[in-house]
Amino acid sequence: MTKGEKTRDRIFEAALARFSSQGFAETTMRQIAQDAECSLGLAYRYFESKDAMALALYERLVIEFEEEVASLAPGPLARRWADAERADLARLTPYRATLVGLTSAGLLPGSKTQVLGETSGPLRRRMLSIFSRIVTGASDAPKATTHEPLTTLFYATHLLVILFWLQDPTPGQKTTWKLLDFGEEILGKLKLVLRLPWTGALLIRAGELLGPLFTGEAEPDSEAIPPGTPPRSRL
Amino acid sequence: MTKGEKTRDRIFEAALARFSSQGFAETTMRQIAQDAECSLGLAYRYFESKDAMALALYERLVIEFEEEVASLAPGPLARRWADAERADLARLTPYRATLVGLTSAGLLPGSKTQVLGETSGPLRRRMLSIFSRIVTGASDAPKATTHEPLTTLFYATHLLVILFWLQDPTPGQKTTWKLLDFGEEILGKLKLVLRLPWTGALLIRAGELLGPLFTGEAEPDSEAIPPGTPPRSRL
DNA sequence: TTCTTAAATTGAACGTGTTCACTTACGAAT
DNA sequence: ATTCGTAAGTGAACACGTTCAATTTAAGAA
Repeated sequence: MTKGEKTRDRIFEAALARFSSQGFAETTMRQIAQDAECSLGLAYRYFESKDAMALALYERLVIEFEEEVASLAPGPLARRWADAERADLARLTPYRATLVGLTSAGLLPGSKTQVLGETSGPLRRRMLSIFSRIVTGASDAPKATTHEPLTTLFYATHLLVILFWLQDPTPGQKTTWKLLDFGEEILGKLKLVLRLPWTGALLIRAGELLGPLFTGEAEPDSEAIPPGTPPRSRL
Repeated sequence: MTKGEKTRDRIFEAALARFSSQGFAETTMRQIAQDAECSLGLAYRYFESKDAMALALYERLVIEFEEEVASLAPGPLARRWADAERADLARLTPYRATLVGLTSAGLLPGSKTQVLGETSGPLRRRMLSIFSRIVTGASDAPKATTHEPLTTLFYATHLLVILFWLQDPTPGQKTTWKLLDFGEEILGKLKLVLRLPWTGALLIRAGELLGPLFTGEAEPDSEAIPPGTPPRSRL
């Protein structure tokens, strides 16, 4: 561990401590530098921005999520999915205040920390493989052709769960937890519906729509198309 | 129209022009003031913050949405819903760059422009009544007991559509439009499923979960509950 | 007209995230 | 031991959103 790495850690830990004690927005880069006993500029040597610190935290948490899912007990898909989400939320809870700051930055186009941006591509693919394991490891895993779209939809849902959880104003984010229970129930019932032939096709279509956005195969937003001219699509 | 109102309008129009030509984040309050030929401080007399300007735009757009939905042709629910969303997106398109700035601010807790915050409560209730009209005006409107949860779910979906549309990197936000077509198709098919007795109960449960968050009946986030202690709920 | 009072307006100042030209520390090659 | 190059570290400076005490303008009452 070089001297630089040690300094980076010191800065990172100082940042996390401040974030969780007084929130992300309320924490100053100057405070972090002071806590880490270094100059303001040095913090920017190791972290491109304040947002990047929250992103670094998120990366660490993704790795933990990976391990948690790997050690998930086999069982029906609905339970595996809900347990994974519940475990994730439980582990994320201490960092909620910090992660809230990430969201607002993660939705800003052009930001380095943009959720669907290029920078976070590897992180997204990593998350996709995590959810893929949730599907393939289920005792009632559906036929292989639906694995990929299911994975995509699970990841999309996961983004929504996190977003909702961060916004949930109820004490202890109670509503989010109830929503997970509800989702588990629905997903269990959906199993029967999914046996029908045409539902599989729907699943695949949905996956084809969303998948490219996550894997990064989608073309970037072209400025060539003038705004104000929405496509006249009507099935 | 008093002198102040005229000044406010001048500032607002200057802001909108800058927002749509160079984006929200890239526009400076000093630029707006200069364009409106007034001092920096005066802009803050009429708009609490830069975000408030985007919010004022959003309020204006909600009113337009209201009129658009009112003049919506009667027909099946699926089509009414999809047409309403399509009309909204089409109208919002010129302001996409501006509204992107609102999102990131709208998801920041404590912000005046928070989506689920107290300030935007009247706006949310207004949106709910709009979606209520979409449901009640449908030729195949379901029984009255499901109107309220349906309205709630439609509004929740609308928030998602807007969020997705703002993030959609495909040219012309093509994916969002395809997703609306897809949603219309699903919703049409769902009509048959909704005839089943237990689905109505599910709908109502979902509405009970989400409704309070929109209408503002939910208790605010209590600091009394220490973080890190998620409820052990497991149906 | 003059006085009074509220509305309208100003711009300097603050704290923020971020940048950058600069300095210092240190290990390896000469 | 000296040199040299890279890594590590500094802090003043910038532009930004925002605040506020102060000043000017305008309109109605006397």
